[in-house]
Amino acid sequence: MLRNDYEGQICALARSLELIGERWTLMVIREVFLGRRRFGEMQENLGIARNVLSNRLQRLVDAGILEKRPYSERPLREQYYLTEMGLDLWPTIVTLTHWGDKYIPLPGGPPMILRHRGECGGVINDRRICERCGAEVTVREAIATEGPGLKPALAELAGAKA
Amino acid sequence: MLRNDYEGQICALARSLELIGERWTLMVIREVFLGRRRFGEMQENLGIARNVLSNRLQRLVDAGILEKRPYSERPLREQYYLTEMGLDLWPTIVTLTHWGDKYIPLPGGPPMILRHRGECGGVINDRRICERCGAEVTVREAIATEGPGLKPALAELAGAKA
DNA sequence: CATCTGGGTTTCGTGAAGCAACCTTGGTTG
DNA sequence: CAACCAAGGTTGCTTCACGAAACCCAGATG
Repeated sequence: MLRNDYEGQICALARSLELIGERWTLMVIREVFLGRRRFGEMQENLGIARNVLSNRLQRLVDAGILEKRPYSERPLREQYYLTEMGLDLWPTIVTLTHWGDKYIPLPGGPPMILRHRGECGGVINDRRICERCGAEVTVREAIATEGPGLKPALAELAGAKA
Repeated sequence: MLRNDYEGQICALARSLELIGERWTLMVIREVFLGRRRFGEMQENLGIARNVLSNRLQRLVDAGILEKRPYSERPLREQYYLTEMGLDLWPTIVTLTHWGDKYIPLPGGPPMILRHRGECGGVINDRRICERCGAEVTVREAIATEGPGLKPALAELAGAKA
């Protein structure tokens, strides 16, 4: 059998990757962080195969990372929410995103910048500390804002399609 | 073609995952962090198929995350080292490891604990800050030490084999 | 000269990813 | 009340990557 586990490894990294290390899984979690909670929405945004998305969502719900709640009975319509366990993946996503922006940069700069929500609005660094006020920022205190690299990247994407 | 890329995504997370998101890749990088630099060593430790390990190492070298240097000419023997780009993945590994220890704990506690190297010896938290002296710790100032969960986990592993 | 060691590559079977088509439940429209 | 639409999947098929084992090659070792 082809496995998604790392048998014989004791390290916590291996145990983490057994849950979120599969292709697409972290991207799906990012979608939920960005507020895209519906199946079709995620599918369209990611360009993921529907059966694979279905599989990933199911695994994430089983693992306790996502939770499925209806936003409408009759017709039954479901949405996926992050549990505490899922919200706690935010640091991982922040760190990886910073790494990507540093070493695989877009020509125009980062497409997204995390900021301290509300009054402060300071930039959040890869230790999740606000560069302006020094606060240790949590998920709920952060907000994703558009960075300088987004528009150029979108333009190029549109150009490549034509 | 089956891809390891996430076409059409602009986010840095996607770009990061294109480099280190494949199965085994992060585990290989962890091996190098732990000082296991030789092909056979990693292969044995991870229980990864040799062709897959070969593929991952090659990709990581191509991406600029690892560097291959001989530690002996005649006979030619190679070792893999982390570049700056590779060393900068340390925050990601730290964060994911903390997450795993929190949400998928071993009965005896974490098998490994990161500490501030040298005099201080304080525990490093998931913001890479030393809990004793408050320093912002970098890779080179950190050291992996045995945690309380290692021995029980090893014992159980040996028991499961018998 | 046979064997061993390190560091791979080759071959081959199985299973996951990708894609398209289909299904189900319940609106909505003419 | 028939036809159609939308959301949220599932099914079937093809292709490709993973896993295991065998093989290869250069140089050391007995």
